Amino acid sequence: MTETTARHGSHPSDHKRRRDPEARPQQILEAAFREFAEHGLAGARLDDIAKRACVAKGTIYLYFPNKEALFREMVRTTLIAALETAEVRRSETDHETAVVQLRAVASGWWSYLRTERFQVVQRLVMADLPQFPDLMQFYAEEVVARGRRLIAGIVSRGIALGEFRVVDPESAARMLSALAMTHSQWCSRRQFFPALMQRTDDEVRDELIDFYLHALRPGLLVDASVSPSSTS
Amino acid sequence: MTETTARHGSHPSDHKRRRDPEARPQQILEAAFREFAEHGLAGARLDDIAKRACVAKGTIYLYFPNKEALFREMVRTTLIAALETAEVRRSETDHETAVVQLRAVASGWWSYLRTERFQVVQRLVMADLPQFPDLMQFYAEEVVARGRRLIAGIVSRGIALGEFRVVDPESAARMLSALAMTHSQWCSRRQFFPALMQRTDDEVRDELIDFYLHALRPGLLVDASVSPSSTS
DNA sequence: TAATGAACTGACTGGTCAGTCAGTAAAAAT
DNA sequence: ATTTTTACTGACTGACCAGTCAGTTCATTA
Repeated sequence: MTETTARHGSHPSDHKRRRDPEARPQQILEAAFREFAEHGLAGARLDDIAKRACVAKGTIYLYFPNKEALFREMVRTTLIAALETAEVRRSETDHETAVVQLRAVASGWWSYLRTERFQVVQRLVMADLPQFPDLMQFYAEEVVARGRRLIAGIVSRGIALGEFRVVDPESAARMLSALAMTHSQWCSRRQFFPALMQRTDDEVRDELIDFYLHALRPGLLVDASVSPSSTS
Repeated sequence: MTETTARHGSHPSDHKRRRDPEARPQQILEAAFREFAEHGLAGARLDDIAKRACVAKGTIYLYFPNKEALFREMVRTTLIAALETAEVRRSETDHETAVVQLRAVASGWWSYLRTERFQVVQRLVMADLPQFPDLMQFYAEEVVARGRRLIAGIVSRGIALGEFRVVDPESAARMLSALAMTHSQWCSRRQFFPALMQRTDDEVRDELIDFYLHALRPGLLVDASVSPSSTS
């Protein structure tokens, strides 16, 4: 017994232990985010997550029952954190034209889509989330549907104001989502898309919003004197 | 020795062995496709692939040096096979208006995007292809860029004919890709998108093409007598 | 009819890694 | 000063699975 005891004699460095137990889950979650982001659910090793969090592997199991639970919790908190980043200036711009408001909100949304956090989630959603239908549900409702409602509201207003042609607002919102989400992904893999190499994120955003606004222009412009498109 | 020999006495069933050695690689590749589709690169087990191909695990290694090579080859042949499905009636419709032609080609492209094969590749591209930059390259060039060139060509023609407003054709093609690819993905996960539940694939396709054509309408319609929009 | 070799088999090996647990360290309670 | 509690550690175990290889089967050749 004394023999076994001796083994655990010295700890390597100046680990200030028990610095703040409350901080541990966050710390582990953050490390997990990095590892899962790089290697996906199956590829990430708990040893690496522990190392990254400056914690022993056993410690992870004090806070999370298993790898899967850790993954779930990591996705959940990442989604929530990401949603907070996405806070949009809708109410601030409610006095503006729908076009201006849509530009403002779409820009905010675009910034969110361009964050690393969102891009990582996006990849995990595609790769590993089919195994977790409830998380998929959460994602679909809280991220996708939420953004869509926001846009749909503005489109409705634009239609009422005569700024946009009459379309199904839900459907129109879906179109913007599709344009923005896909372009954001492509921007993250610029190397493979020559055309995007010579455009900044902001240029891509403007290109995409302009295109979108064109699709929503009212059909018949009897007065041809001034075009309503406002690109400089 | 005789003892060890005895172990391998009987094979389970009426396996007609050596039915046609040339067919083996295809057979294995097909099984691999199924397993990789369901579980991704890391999650798929060689034992299961073997079982599915009605072949012993060792046999796989007669044709492919390792799991990774099998995966690579599977993706390669799937991409090629999928591309063949995508053969489009462009030349057949070269005498038509650009709008008609775009509708025809986009429909063909849409059918391709809706195949299971493409959807599977799509998932693998997101999940596992970052590990294989050369396959990613192949995908970007042969699938993405190819489709894009096709559309860009038609858009150019439409601009020349005055059917479309003046836009960057490459960029316009990218917009259609974005709309179509994303909507196809969402159609594959209909459960999570209430609005899509009550639409068929074809309806989604039409919605999307109509929206797209609106974005390409020439800017100023001085003659307001007849609207060019064709939604019923 | 026997010998040869191509096609195939599946038990086995070795490495990897999620999850465990006996033990340590420091703070709090007694 | 001693006990108890809380927070943490990291060596170890057992399952799993990619990859191997000794051995089997069958068609073809000699």
